[in-house]
Amino acid sequence: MGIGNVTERRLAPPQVGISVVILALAPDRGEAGRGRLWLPLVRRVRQPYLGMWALPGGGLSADRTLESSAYKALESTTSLHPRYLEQLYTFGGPDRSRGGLPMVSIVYWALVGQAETRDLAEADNVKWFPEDELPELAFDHRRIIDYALWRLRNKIEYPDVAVRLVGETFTLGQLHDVYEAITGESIDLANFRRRILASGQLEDTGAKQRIGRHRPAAVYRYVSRPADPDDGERPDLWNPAQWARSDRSDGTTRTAGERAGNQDARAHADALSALAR
Amino acid sequence: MGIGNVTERRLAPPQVGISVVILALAPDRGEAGRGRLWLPLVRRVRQPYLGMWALPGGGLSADRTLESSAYKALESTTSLHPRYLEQLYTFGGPDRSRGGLPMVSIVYWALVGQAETRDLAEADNVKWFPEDELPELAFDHRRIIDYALWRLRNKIEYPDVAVRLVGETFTLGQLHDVYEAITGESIDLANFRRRILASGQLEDTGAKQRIGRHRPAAVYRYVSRPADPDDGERPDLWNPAQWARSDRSDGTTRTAGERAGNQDARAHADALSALAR
DNA sequence: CCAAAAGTGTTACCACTACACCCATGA
DNA sequence: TCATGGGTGTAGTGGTAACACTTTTGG
Repeated sequence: MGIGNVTERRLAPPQVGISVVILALAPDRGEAGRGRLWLPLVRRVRQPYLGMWALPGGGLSADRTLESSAYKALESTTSLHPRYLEQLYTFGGPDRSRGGLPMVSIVYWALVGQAETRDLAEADNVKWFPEDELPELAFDHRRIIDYALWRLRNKIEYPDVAVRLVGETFTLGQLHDVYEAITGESIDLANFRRRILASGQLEDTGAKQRIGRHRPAAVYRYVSRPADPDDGERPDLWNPAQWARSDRSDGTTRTAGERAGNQDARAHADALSALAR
Repeated sequence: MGIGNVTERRLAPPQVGISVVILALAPDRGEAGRGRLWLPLVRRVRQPYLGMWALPGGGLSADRTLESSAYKALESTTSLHPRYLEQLYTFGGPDRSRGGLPMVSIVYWALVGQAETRDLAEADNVKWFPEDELPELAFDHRRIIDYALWRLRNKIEYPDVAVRLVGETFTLGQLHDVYEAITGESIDLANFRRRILASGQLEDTGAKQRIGRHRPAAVYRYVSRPADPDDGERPDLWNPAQWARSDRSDGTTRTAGERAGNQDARAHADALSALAR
């Protein structure tokens, strides 16, 4: 691709790997503690950083997409099958290079539901850690995790993200707990319920679930496609036709928040300005 | 790029490059045509795709950050100095690999103001193209550009992005035109004015500028830091301390838009689901 | 005075917050 | 019956869209 446009270049090829930050909620919901976020780490069996904990990862292969490379790396190191996997950022730079070789990590982040959590066979070299009690980490993986958590907290506004952290089905109370766990704020349950239902992304399964000894709650399921015929396809990174100018066919109006900007956008912009003169 | 034979393919490191999508407004504002977006391309001087147009790009070096590699690649191919540079996405996958080698492109996108536009010495092998009249492009650069444009249109809600496309100083009318050019929608000027001023990101320079033969307009400047002492530092990708949970110290409440999610988040999520089962 | 862009005021609407309230259930 | 979480109603608030309106300039 862009390589070869520049005549002067004759550099040693960089080392490239894929790493994944997997996030999940603590398995239990209940009295004990509000759910914390946990993530699995693997112990390094090679130099450098031998014996230290690191993000699961792997290499690229020519016949896979980056996503499926990430997926496979995850599977082969932890047996987990995330339902949400998104490219987070690509890290590089002088502080990462070893022996004059640029070291590049393409980092994905993944969310797994509580049910899938069991898939992870904890072993000597794979272990869950709570987000706020991480061991010392290899490379700059600590920084990467912090960034992933920050992204999660700034992205939690989108219903689909939170939904991946609970199971396939869930009550609004459970989902509410997830939101509170992630944002760290307390959220009015009544308003939360209305908002989330109004988004049209949830579907009542008809089932009821009794959590404690109280009134049973309705069980919902996430539906990505609300029964809303007139809003166009959402863009798909692999389907360029969908990136065409859309004109908001869903008829919604833009609100202040959309315009004011989320931290996400700012972080990158500011990061640049701090650096590129 | 027929590097590597079949046997070494498995172990051969992937080829990694950096490419940049640079966006700018057409130099003229006036009656003629509403500003369109233009971008510079460079003509390839090597196989493959020899003679075709491609995104400016270059390689990585071990002693630079990815951003500064992008910045430098841009400078050396086009002499442009963008004031906005942000990592867009990293592309890879089987459709990109050549000769069994994974080919990865870390793509940045950049915005340059109309003033800086002159820095680009148009030559045989560097040329501006309007966004909607692109030539046939090398590799999958067309797709990348489409993605960058889509990102731009979905990020234009943030005042800082639009501001990079006009000059250092500008009238509200000019800024308004930029918004309309990018979104393709017509925006009520009166409301636009109020919103943008209310954001606190603009500062009246005191100067007046007469565009046509009409009433002169106030000239504004973008200020990233509103005189607003109690809202914390914005996160900086290179300063992990700032990723800490922030609790919205600026006292604003979240609005529907922030919660409902922008297309940005959806695109990635949907892309994944379309792929990773 | 006219045309055209700059800039202001006014109203109606709608999403959201806060909080009071009712419902269903097991003990 | 009580306690507890599930679930609903409703008044008030604040941001914004729509659009009418005033101001300033050159011709």
